[in-house]
Formats: sequence, structure tokens, C-alpha cells
Amino acid sequence: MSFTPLEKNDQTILRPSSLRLCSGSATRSSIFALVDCNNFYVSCERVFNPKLEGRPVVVLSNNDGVVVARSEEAKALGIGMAIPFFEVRNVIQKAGVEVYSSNYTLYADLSRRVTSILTQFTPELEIYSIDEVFLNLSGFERTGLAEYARRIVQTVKKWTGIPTSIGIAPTKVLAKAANRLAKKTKGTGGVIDFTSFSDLSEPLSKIEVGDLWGVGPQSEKKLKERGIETALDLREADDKQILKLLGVVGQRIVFELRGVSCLPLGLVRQVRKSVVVSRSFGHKAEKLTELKEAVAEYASQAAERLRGERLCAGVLTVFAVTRAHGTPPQTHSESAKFPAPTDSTPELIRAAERGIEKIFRPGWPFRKTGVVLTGLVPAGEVQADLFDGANRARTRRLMQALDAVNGELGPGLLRYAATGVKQDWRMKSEHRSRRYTTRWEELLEAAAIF
DNA sequence: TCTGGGGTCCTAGGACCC
DNA sequence: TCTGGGGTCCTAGGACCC
Repeated sequence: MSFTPLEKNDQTILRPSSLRLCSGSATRSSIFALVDCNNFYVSCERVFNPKLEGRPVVVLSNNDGVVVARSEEAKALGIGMAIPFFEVRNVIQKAGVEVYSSNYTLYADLSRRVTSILTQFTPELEIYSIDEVFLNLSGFERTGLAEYARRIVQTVKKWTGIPTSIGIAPTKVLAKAANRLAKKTKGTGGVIDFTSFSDLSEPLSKIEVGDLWGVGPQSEKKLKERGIETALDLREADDKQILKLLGVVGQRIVFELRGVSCLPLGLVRQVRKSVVVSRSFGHKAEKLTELKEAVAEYASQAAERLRGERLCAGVLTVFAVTRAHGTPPQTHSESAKFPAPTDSTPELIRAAERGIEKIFRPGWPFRKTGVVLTGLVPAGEVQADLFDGANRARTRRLMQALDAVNGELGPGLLRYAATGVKQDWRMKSEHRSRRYTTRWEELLEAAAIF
């Protein structure tokens, strides 16, 4: 191949930060296959409730807010992705759409089963999300890549009940595109192999630039203003123009469209870099007490997540979003660094409360708050700070007891008083299915009524 | 009177993804 | 009622150092 984007003397394209543009040029090339579970959450519900087959089904996000998965029948009714539930309530009632709350434990379990089947087809794979896995199919060319992929689809379906689609290509961006096409095109057996095409111009000309992986609404707008409408247009675009317009991220996408791999397979699981707990308020909040209860609640949830993964946080950031009528939302934030990384609920709550006190102004219409933990380190590697004065061993035992009780009897049974009792600021969730696993929380809510 | 150059680290904000 | 929640990476700009 004559195309060599990595030439370090090519000053017209590369700036110092772009030297990382493409990596692994010396390593053996991969053939990427993206395995994507079709309508994953809906498919999971159907595995356990075959009556849902052929019927319109939607799954809602955690706190009831929006639609996060739709069956084909539901899509056909015009129910959009990430659309607020109340907006489609009428359609849902009229058409008799089945509505489910998210059951992440179930989905994660099925995801693990799918992945473990995939490991039998290739040793090199990257778990990209709960419903997507990249495989390296390099070495299976003689079997016939498409044929091999169809066997994967059939096996996963047979052993788990989950339908999948597979796109095959020399780069991740192209594999994503092939996958989209495979999902939309009938008679492919759920598989499209771009490596068998002599020329990709035709399929790429049918893909809108905004549908490409990595091209979001902002980039799409910029590109279309300059006449770049399709994936083909982007592939043929001028390098310097794209670099200026979209930075190295955009440049990478262009290279990948040309078949030059810039995004290698991530074989090792990345360590977590942050923990976020945030929620929108049911109604706008204007009282400091509400905000303090909310951030205390989020800080203690974040602390539990931290301890569950044996991590400590060095920095806590609390943020709040305000939005006056008809104006764009504004985010305000305050960060605090701990003397030593911590996983202690009371310490995190105190930091969150101090942060929100600094942010708070009377009369501001607060819509959402959240707590972000960063500077994460493994709990075992925390350096003791001789001067911070806290009795760490005692706190640790207390946190262990707290987690043990909540683990046994349901999350939220033992809570810090700072998180409030009635929690009126909570989002409304009238359509939530029963919390089978957290009965105590329901009892507490019921008790708070009196 | 006028005021180097280069490097690192950190942070806030933007953009994107599922 | 009027766009969720949890993540990652990149970049620009400021602080600081030699």
C-alpha cells in the first residue's frame, strides 16, 4: 500500500499530538468483526418471556425517564431512541406496547454468556459495551469470513436466544458501518463482509456522515455545511481541512474509512477512571436543604460503588445544572482534593455538602445535580497520610458493616441521615415496575407517607 | 524601555458513545 | 411535565519550573 499517513516528516498533516494518530503500524494487521446484539435489552426480555416475540416492546431507563431500547415493531410505531417516556405514552397505550423497566443484572448476565461464546471463536476480542464486542478474525480467511461469522450468529442465537449482527472490515469504523448495513439489509444472515468488496464507494455513498461512528451532531453540522454529506464524501475529503475542522479524532475516522487502521483492538480491560452518580430532579429545586440531601445521597451511592470495586477517590467534584425558562442549561461545579484517597461515605458526603454550599445561590432554578469521583487508585495502594487525623481502621470496619447489611437486606436500608428521609426532590417514577430486590426501600417510602 | 523559550502538569469544557 | 445517566478522550489555557 502506498498510503503512509504515519511518515513523521509529513509536516503538512501531523502535529506533535498527531503522532499517536495511528498506532501499531508495525504489528500484524487485524480483521475487525463487530458483533452487535440486536435491540439487546428487548431481546433479553424476550428470552425470558417468549410471548413478547413479534410484539412491540420498549425498555425504559433506570429512573423511568426515557426509552432506551425498542423492538422493531416499536420502532415502526415511530417511537424514538432516548425519547422521554411521557412523550410517547399515548402511542404506547393505543398500540398496546409492552413496557419494561431496565433489569441491568439480567442484561449483564446475558452479556457475559454471549461474550463467553464468542471467546470460543477467537482468542482476540474487545468487550466494547454491554451489547457490542469487537473480534479479530485474522487467520480465519480460509474458512471464509462471512461463513464463519454466520456460524457465530447462529451459535449465539441457539445457545442464548439473543439475535446478533456482524460487520467485518479492515478497520473498526468500517466494521461499525458494515454492521449497520447488515442490520438493515435482508437476506444477509446478519453478516456483511467489507473485506470481500473490491470497492466500498457504493455502500459508503449510502451512509450519511452523521451515522458514522465518532461523528456526532456537532461534527455532522460542520461537515454538511461544507458539502460533506456521506461517508464516501468524508473518505475523499481533504486531510488538512478535516484536521482543522474536527482535530485528530476526525482525521482518524477519515483514515479508517480509507482502510488504514488507527483504532487498535483493546485487548486489556481499561481500569476505571471515574465514578459518576447524578440525577435530574422531579421538579426544579430551589432549597439548599434539598440539594444537600441529594448530593449526600449520590455521594453515598458513589462511595458504595467505589468500595465494591476496591477503589479510593482522590478528588470529589459536585456539579449542579440550572436552567431558567427558555434559556440553555448552565453547569456549575466545585472540586475538592482529599488529603489521602478515600472510600469513606461520611468523608465523601462532607465534601459533597461543602461543594454544593459553595455553588448554591438563592433563587436559582436547579434541575440536576451530581457527584463525580476521580483520581481513583486501588484501595490497597493508598498511602496513609499521618496528618489527616481520621481513624481509618474504624471507618473501614463501619463501611464494611454498612455494605454487608445493605447487601443482605437491600440497598438503602442503612443510610446516612444527611440523605434525608422523604427525599421529595427525587424524580417521579410512577411507571416503575416493582422493586422486587429492594423491598425495604419500598417500605421506607411507604412509611414516609405517614 | 521592554520583557525568552520550552517543557510538564492540571483543569475545565467540549464532543462523542452506549 | 418538555432531552437520561454513566462513561471516555481530546484540547486549550493557565500555573509553574528551568
